[in-house]
Amino acid sequence: MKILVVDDDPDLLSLVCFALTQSGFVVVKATDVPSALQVFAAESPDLAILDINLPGGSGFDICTAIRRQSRIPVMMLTARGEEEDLVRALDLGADDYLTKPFSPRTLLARARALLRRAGLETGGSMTVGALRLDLEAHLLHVGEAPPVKLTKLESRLLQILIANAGNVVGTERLLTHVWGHRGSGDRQLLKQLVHRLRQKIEEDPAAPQVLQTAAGAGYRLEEKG
Amino acid sequence: MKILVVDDDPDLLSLVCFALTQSGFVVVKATDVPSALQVFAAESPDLAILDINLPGGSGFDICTAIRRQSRIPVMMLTARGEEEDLVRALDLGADDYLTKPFSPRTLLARARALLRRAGLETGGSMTVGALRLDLEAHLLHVGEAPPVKLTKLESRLLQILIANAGNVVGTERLLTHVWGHRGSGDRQLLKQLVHRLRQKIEEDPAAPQVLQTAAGAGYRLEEKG
DNA sequence: AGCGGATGTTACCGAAATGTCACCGCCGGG
DNA sequence: CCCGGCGGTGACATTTCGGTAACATCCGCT
Repeated sequence: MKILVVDDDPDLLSLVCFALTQSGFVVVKATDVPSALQVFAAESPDLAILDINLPGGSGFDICTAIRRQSRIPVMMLTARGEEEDLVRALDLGADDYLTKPFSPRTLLARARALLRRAGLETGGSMTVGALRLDLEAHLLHVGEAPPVKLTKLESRLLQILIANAGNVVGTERLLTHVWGHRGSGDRQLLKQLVHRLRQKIEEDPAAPQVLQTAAGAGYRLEEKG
Repeated sequence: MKILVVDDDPDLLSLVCFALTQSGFVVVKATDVPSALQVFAAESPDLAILDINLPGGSGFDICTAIRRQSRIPVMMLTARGEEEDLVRALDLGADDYLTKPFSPRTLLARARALLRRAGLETGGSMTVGALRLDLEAHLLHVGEAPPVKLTKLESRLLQILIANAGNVVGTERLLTHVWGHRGSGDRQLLKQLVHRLRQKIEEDPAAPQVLQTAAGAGYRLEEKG
């Protein structure tokens, strides 16, 4: 599930992206109107979250452009008290709006509701490169090949790795995400899980191409197509 | 198709009821929490539309009560800016929300979408491959053979499986769909129900061809004819 | 009340998932 | 050069999970 987030405030943008990524969404971002349109065309997101005040135009322009070619749900971010803005947003075809400031929890809930309403809710499936992880079925599709069956823990591990594809995810974060606050500090658990997962998804488990080790830090999922 | 509407504002209530009635729905109403629960029990509506602010309690209480015994779609009405409210509503198992003020047209569209999603707007039967499930009569037709009688729970289970034929449906989703928010987490119920259903519909219940297990995840209905 | 089917509970088995332990090899710092 | 930490690996123990059966309850109906 891919979400386009457009905002020119770097703090807000990274907060929003972090929250969405943590929840297993793939996020693509932009900070101005032209690049937003370009990213939209290139990435075909399933949902767009647009700030209204942007350099070089407004979120309305993006919304209009999106609506010309797509019916994906659009959520607008408005400053408090800008009633006319939100009326205009809804007129332009936006599906929901959020008044700043808002909590990440609220954002998540609304985003999910929008996707559900649009019938796009997958129960969760995430993609990176040629990998597609189905969180509900615990299946990993690799290109056209028959899907690989994963266990619960394996798919949780892949979930956070895919959500952070291309970046190293620290050992502690992995432990917490997969096992919760138990097992915190137990590297052995992670060692074994990584080992078992590699047996399933790596061509040559002894020379990992996908699930790579970041010595002394954690692991990283290679994000090439 | 029967819809329960709960709101203490008589103007809004009559507006909503008028719109729904015009569209061919049967509407039952209530203006406070106790009578809402009573009406719910007496009328078994297919959809509930609940205001949050009510005399004698809140829409949350109704939602919780409904979810304890049913999984019908619930739509909550929130005042603008009550972000926390709607997060809580969705947490409690509400399926959608609408921010006041809203247009009757929007309400209709959302209500229809919810009913469609719940598979309730089919006046009759669902089909996949050689299977045809009659939701009214709780009968399952397999090809030309004489129909199999199903119990209420069995047909609910088949309903969601058929609606997602070919895809794995997660254990939690099955539990929620069949038993409502109760029974959540009780895998044994599902085990037994699947077992009993297989006895009825599988050629060789020990080697299921139709209702297949997705280990560690859920079950899947084979969708070929 | 009494009946019969539907549903919920408990228990057991074998298989798969997960956790634990022991040992290997690598590498950098005394 | 040896030591100790770290990651990888395999073997084995423990736990969880799904299938099954037997039995207990519940529920609607006469």
